[in-house]
Amino acid sequence: MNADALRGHMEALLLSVLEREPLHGYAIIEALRERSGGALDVPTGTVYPALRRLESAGYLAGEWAVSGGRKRRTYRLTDAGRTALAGERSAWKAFTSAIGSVLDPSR
Amino acid sequence: MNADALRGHMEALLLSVLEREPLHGYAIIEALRERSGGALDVPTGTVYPALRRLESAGYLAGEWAVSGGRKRRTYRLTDAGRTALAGERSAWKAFTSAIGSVLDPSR
DNA sequence: AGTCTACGTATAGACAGCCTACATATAGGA
DNA sequence: TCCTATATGTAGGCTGTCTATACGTAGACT
Repeated sequence: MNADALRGHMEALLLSVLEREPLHGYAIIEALRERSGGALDVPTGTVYPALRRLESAGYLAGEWAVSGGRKRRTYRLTDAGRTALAGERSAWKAFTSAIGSVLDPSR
Repeated sequence: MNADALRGHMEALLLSVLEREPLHGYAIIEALRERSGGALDVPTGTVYPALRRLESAGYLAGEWAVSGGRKRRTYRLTDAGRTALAGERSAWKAFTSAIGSVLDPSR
């Protein structure tokens, strides 16, 4: 997976993976890897800053917890985050449609 | 169309639009706009450097021509460019599949 | 003649997000 | 003790896209 290709889609991925249930950063990385069948292996240096950005934007709410002696920062989707996710999904459709219409070899 | 989203896909777009016939930069921009139904309106500051990159990589061959008193640099796809385009197409499929599998709300 | 728009190529510098590499720390098994 | 998995985070680099600008021709309109 080309690194540049992810640009601008990371936020949609994070919001989407948090739609079902709140997760902490490490679990989010695993969820992305599992859901994509191993194609998405996102480094921590990408995820943690992105989560902070989304929190600052009001799309996520983070909270510290302790589980088995380890500190975790668990993020949940806010209402604004849900709205943003819907927007990201339609943007994704428009994006793939636009690129696809050019890349399609049949035309 | 978010600018960051284009990152890493520009080269595929350029190669694809040149698959049928050689075109010059200005015509490429128009072709992208038309093929995408207006969704892709790429500025010259993006296209011209990208064309030079692809030429340097050996995927395009550029040639100066004069038409109606105007200088044009026409680019055609090389054999290596065709191979690269095929690779870009399969990369695009893998990319949309990976992102789609995460973004799909049904899972 | 002067102005405007479309055509056509190109560069400089700003911007931003993803990356690598590193730092820190606990738990548990070999 | 050492290694791996778990867990969060930052600093700095990289690079491709963008905005803004520059240059120039052709043709239409006033």
